[in-house]
Amino acid sequence: MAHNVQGAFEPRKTPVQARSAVTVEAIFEATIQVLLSHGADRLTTTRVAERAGVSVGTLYQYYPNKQSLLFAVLEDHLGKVSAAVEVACEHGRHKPLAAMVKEVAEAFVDAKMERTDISLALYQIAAEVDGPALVKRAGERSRKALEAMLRTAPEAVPQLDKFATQMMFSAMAGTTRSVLEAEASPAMVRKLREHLVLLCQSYMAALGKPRRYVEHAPIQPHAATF
Amino acid sequence: MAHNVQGAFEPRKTPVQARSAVTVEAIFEATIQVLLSHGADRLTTTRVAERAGVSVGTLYQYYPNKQSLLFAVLEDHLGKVSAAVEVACEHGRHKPLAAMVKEVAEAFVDAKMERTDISLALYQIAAEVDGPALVKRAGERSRKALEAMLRTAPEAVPQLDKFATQMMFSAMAGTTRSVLEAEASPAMVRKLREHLVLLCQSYMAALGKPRRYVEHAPIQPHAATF
DNA sequence: TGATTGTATGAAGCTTTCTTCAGTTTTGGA
DNA sequence: TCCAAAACTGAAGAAAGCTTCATACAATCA
Repeated sequence: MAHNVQGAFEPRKTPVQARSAVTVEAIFEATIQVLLSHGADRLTTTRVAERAGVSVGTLYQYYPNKQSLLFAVLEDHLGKVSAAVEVACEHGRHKPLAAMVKEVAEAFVDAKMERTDISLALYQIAAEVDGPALVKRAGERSRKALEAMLRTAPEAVPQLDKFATQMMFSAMAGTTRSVLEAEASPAMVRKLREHLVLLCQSYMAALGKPRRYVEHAPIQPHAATF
Repeated sequence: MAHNVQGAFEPRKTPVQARSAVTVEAIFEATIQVLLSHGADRLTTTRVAERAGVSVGTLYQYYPNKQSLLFAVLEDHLGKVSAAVEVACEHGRHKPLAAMVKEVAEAFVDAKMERTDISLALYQIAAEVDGPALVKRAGERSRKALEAMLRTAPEAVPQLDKFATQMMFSAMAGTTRSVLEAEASPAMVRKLREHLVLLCQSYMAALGKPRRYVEHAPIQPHAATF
């Protein structure tokens, strides 16, 4: 049969003929476009179908419900980015620390910027149901690759642990998002690449040092809650 | 009259008596709770009212529509965080660069962690209609304060500009979010504070150096798109 | 106390959206 | 050419949510 074992999120039917593959692709793209032009809360299955040039019924032939549609788009994107990071991490093994970091940071930015429309559209649904879970899983995947790579560095990084790599990865994600949401010009993106490399490199270097960076500054009593 | 000039988002009516002030507060809190327990897409005005212990009608007496409710909660939180950053920036002026950065980074984390429930709940609506605009404005407010403070540093930071401060701020936001979404334990939060200071300090220090950090690493040909 | 203004109620109208399914069209192999 | 499987259609059922408003209760003050 053409049915998958469906966890209520898997595609209902797998395309067999060529035309349906085209249809599925069209629905996929339409989802992103509707997300961008109308926003997540005004994305309806009918609108997506309309934009894709098919009827709603067709959409439901491949996606059991609206959620699964968004789920699929998000999963696809996260998968691609994670893969890019993993490849970069593989590629960076055993190089000098600075080179490693450069490799990964640039790969990350490039992966995110390849389809800025998709990246931007997905921020909207990353916070919705099941979004956070997916994002978390993808982040963990990248984080592991990152940590594994960093452990092969010739330089010793005593404070390198799960938390530190998490830190670095979330800094990459955060800064990239910020630039994306500012409607980044190509010049901006270039600058992001540079500065992100700098940021991560200097953080790693700082972790390499035995103790904290600056403690000699006068300790300030400061309001803990405000 | 008790009506504001309403841009369709401002509260409809301003509480006069004490009991209505209580009501408004209850609705406000209920919004956050529903957001956390049911998610943004299953947040309904009826549910919020129910949780607040009032009727829907009452809710609509103070908020012209559902949007304005979410808007208000988001705006309040962003305002508090921005204010905390501004205070820290004021407080940090003319201190050594490292001390400044420490001041601000810690203030940011503290502000975000004061009500983790609110911070977490709001990530869901920050991506919805008008959310990004609000977030952007708040971010810009913090960024300006940050840049102004940094310009009073005794150390020269040649590369300090709008972009660099943006970079630093989004790194703060990104890492903090990551920790929040990982259901941070107090220990984690402490570590975040430490590492965020480290991250920002080392970035600033790196910006202070005349040229890029490490260029002597062999230049890798690397796939630009994957 | 009586009048006025403030506050609360919640059933019901209206709209929007999701999803189905009976029927039609298209495809590709026999 | 013919037909079974694959794709597609879109009207309509069903559910859910937003918002209003006529009504009722509460507070304040002359």
